[in-house]
Amino acid sequence: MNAYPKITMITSLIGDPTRAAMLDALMGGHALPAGELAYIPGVTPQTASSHLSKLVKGNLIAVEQHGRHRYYRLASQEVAELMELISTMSPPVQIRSLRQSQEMEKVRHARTCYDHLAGKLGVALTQALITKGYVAHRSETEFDVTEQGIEHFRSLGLGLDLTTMKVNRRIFAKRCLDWSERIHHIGGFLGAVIAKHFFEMKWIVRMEGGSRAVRLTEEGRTKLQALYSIAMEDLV
Amino acid sequence: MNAYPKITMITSLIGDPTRAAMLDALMGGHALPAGELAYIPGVTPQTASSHLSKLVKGNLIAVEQHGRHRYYRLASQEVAELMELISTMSPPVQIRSLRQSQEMEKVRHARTCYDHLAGKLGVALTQALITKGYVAHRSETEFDVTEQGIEHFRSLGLGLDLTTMKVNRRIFAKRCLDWSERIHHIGGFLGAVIAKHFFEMKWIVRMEGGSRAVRLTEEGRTKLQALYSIAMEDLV
DNA sequence: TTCATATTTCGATGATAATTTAAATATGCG
DNA sequence: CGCATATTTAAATTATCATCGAAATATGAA
Repeated sequence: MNAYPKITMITSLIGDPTRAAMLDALMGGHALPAGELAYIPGVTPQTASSHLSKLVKGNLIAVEQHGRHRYYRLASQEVAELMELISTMSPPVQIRSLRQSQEMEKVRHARTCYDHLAGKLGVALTQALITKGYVAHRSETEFDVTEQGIEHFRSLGLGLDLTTMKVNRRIFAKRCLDWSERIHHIGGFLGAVIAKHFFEMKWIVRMEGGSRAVRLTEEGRTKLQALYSIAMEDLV
Repeated sequence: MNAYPKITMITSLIGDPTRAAMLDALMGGHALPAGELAYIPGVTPQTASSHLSKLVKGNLIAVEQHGRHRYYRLASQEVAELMELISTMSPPVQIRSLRQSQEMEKVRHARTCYDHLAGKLGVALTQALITKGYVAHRSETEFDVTEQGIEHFRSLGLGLDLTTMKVNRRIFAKRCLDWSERIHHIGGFLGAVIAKHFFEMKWIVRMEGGSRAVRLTEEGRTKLQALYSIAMEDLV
């Protein structure tokens, strides 16, 4: 039914460094106000506003107004997946300053990928869940949750609808390729629920500065060791 | 190990209309000389040369010199997949001329997608293979080839290594989402082998003008009807 | 060697789009 | 209401980059 797609619509939008930085910030999963989205790439609010309206028009992000603030978020999971895919194909940027290097280190160590955990933490957690027999590789692009896994997640109190899970014996647990580690980690619905739980339990907290980086708390460290035998050495 | 990826490298390259048209032409799977890649988007050889060198530097395409010609092709399967994915997310372009409309119609009717068949022909063929019981849905992203299917492809003389296929009972038959039909069709290794066979048998031929469109021959029509009960009405 | 073709390099031009300054709108607070 | 904050709109400036003409290089053919 459709005519030829105009792919430059999307790519030229992501192709601008300022807009790319904005989208990247929104990959953290949080909706951010226009002001913050101006500060992050280091442009004036006017410039940011211009970019944001273009991104909205191009259906890459969506707005929600709360009082005098306008909160922007990624328009869909699809957009996040596209960004992550492009990241895995993109060349690494060369590090110029110590400050930049430290920021990169944080992001690679642990971050959110739209709505689930990524970086070394995300990968280590995925590996641990496999080792413990809670999840297993299903296919090129999906994970399976095992019987033990269902029991385990129930005991954690994740609030998953276990009956639905049982019906088709399968959870939407997408394998998400990590650009920094080049290893798959758990994304999809399960990934989102796990990340949400980690935040609620205060095992991880977001780092200041509006980046995607997250920090493991003391409590989180203890729990990860106890539940999944993940030591801090695994995350270095 | 990697630092933060510079995603604007790729997206800004694809973001230019001229370069996008070049990449799209190369999605046909054929390597094309610089001259042709200037003619298709309608720019001078000088302009084309400038774009081509950028695309090479960005690892999106690769060159091969034959005499005084330089043949350009997509750098990898990955690039083709990225292009196709972006296409499914992109808005349709509005048709302005009859000429343009006819070209779009051809492309939607039958085309190559890097190395396999797409468009209505690709989708109809896939449906037929499923109906006949030769292939089956395996997962969200893959097809399975059945026992009958293995037998069928052998009888066609596709030159597939059947022993390897039997070992894991599974062929790398990727489900490729079609931007024009929004339905999956067979890609991956199997898709490439099928398309190659169709070309060799002269059931399909490439259309002139360097686009991705292909045309079904009289012979092809007869064969498709006989083998898969595909009538021309299915392709309208 | 000489000529024609394919392609690239260089330098200049021009168009597009990001950015900025200035001003407007809209919301919340006292 | 009056003022501060958050954000957008409009107009002007500037920077980037695609494009093209001119010239160079490289290969093949005569």
